[in-house]
Amino acid sequence: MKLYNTLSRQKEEFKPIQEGVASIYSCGPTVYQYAHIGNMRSYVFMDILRRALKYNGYNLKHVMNITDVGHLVSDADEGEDKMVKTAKQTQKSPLEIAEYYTGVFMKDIAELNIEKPEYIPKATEHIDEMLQFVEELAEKGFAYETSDGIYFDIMKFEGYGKLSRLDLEGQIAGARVDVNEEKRHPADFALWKKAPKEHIMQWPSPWGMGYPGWHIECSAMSRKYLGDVFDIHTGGVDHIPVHHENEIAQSEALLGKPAVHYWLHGEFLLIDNGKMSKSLGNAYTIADIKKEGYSPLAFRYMCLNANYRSKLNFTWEGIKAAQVALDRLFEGVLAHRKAPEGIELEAGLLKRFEEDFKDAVNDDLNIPKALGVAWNAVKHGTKSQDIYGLLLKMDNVLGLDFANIAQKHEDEASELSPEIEELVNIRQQARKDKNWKLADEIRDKLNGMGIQLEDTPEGVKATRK
RNA sequence: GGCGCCAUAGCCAAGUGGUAAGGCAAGGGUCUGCAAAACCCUUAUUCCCCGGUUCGAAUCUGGGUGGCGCCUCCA
Repeated sequence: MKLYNTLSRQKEEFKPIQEGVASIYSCGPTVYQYAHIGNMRSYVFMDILRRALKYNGYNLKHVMNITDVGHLVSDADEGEDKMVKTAKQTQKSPLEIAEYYTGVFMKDIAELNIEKPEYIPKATEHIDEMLQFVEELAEKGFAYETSDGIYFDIMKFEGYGKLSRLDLEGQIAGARVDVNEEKRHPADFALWKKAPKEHIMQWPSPWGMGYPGWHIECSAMSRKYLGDVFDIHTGGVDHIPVHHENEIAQSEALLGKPAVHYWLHGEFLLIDNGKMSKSLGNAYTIADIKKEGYSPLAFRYMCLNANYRSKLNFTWEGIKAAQVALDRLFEGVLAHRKAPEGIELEAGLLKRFEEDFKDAVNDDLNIPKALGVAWNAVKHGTKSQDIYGLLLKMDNVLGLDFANIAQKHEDEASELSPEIEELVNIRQQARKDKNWKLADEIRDKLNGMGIQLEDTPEGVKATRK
C-alpha cells in the first residue's frame, strides 16, 4: 500500500512499526463552534485511510483528539470569537459548550458513516501529560521562559521547517505584524502560556496558572496513546507550516528521533471556487446540507469522487449531482442483491474487479478510481449475488452503507399506511376503467404526501420520497 | 514579498511515456394511457498556450498565461 508522505513529497510503501498494526493520530475538531463541511472533508479522508488500512488487514490504533481548550479570552467580544459571546449569553461554561459541540460533531460524523477512532481523548483531560512534556523539553534546554509563557527555541532544533520546506530566512524578511520582543526567533512558539486573571480556562503549573500552548496537546496525547513513535499522522494541509512543523520540533527534540513516519494531509474544500469562510457566509454545515434536502452520504460521495490531495470545489449543483449518482448507485446495488442465487459469471470477472479496486485504493487512496471500478461492477449486465457480495466488500472502504441503504430501499415500499394503500387501490381501479383524470389526480395527491408512484410491468410501486 | 498547489468535455473527475476510467448534465431510444423511475445508446481525433526530448507525450522538459491556497490557534 502506497501513501503520499508530505515529509518526502513522495508516495511511499507503507511499512508499519509493528507487524500488522497501524497506529494513527488525526488532528481532531476544536469544539467551540459548529464544524463545517470543509472540516468534514478531512474526517472523511481520515475515515477512508482507516478503512483502507483495515481492508489491507491491519489492526488499528487510531487516536483523534478533541480540542476543548481554546484560547478563550473572556474580554474578547469582537466578531471573531462568537463562542465566548455565546458563553456569556447562555451563561454556559466552556466545558458545557465543548460538550455541546462535541455532541453535534459526533452526530455529524456518524451520519457521514465515519468510523469512530479507537481513542478520542480530550485536551482538558490531559493537561498533566502536556505539562510533563513541556517540563521535559525545558530540562533538555529546548525551552525558555518569557513574561507571558514558556517558548520553544527553534534554533536549538536542527531541521525546523523540514515538513513545509520553510525558508526561515525568507520568513524573517517577511516581517510579522506583531512581534513579540521577548521571543528569540519570530517562529518560536508557546509551549505553555501564563494566564491573565480573566482567562476562562487555566491550570496550575511550575510557572504559575496558565494554559497549554497551541501544539502541545497533539504531541502529548499521541505519546500517551500510541507511544513515542507511531506510523501515521493526519490533518489538513493548513496544518503543515505551523502546527505540524511545531509538533515535529517538540516531539523530535524530546525523543531525539522522528515521532511520526508518515505525514498525510487532506486538501481543502473550496466553495464556488473560493475560500470557505464564515464572513462570506459559506461555511456550510452538515445540517445545512440536510436542510437543502441532500443526505450526508451524498456529501460523502462527493468527497469520494475527488482525490484527498486535490482541492475539491463544493457547489450546490455538485451536491445535487452527487445525490443523484448515489441514489442510482444504491438502485444498482439493490438489483444485484435481488438477483437469484447461483447465477454464473464469466470467469475471472470478480477477481478483475476486486484487483482493480484494490490497486486503486492502495495507490495512495485513489478513491475516485476505485469508485469507478465499483460503478463498473454495479453496471455489469448480469446481476448476481456474487457481485453483491463484492460490492459489500468494496463498501468496507467506501463507507457508503450499501447494506443498510439497500435494505432501507426494500423496506420503504412495504411500510405504507392502509390509507395510502387504499388510494393506490382506487387509482388502480380508475386506471382499469381508463379514468385517467381520476388516476392522475390520485397520483398528484400522493405525490404531495411524499409518495412516489411507479407503474411497472409487475404492478404499481409506491416509494417514499 | 515568501512557500506551495493546480489547469483533462457544459460540470465533478481518473489517468504520471504507448494512443482519453467513472459520475452528473444533455440528446436519442425502450417501457408507459400519459408520466415518473429504471434501463440501453450517443456525446473530448483531444488534454490552457508556445517551443524541446522521444518511434511515440495529457503524461518528461523549458518558457508563457490563467486559477487557487497558505504565511492569522481555520481541516
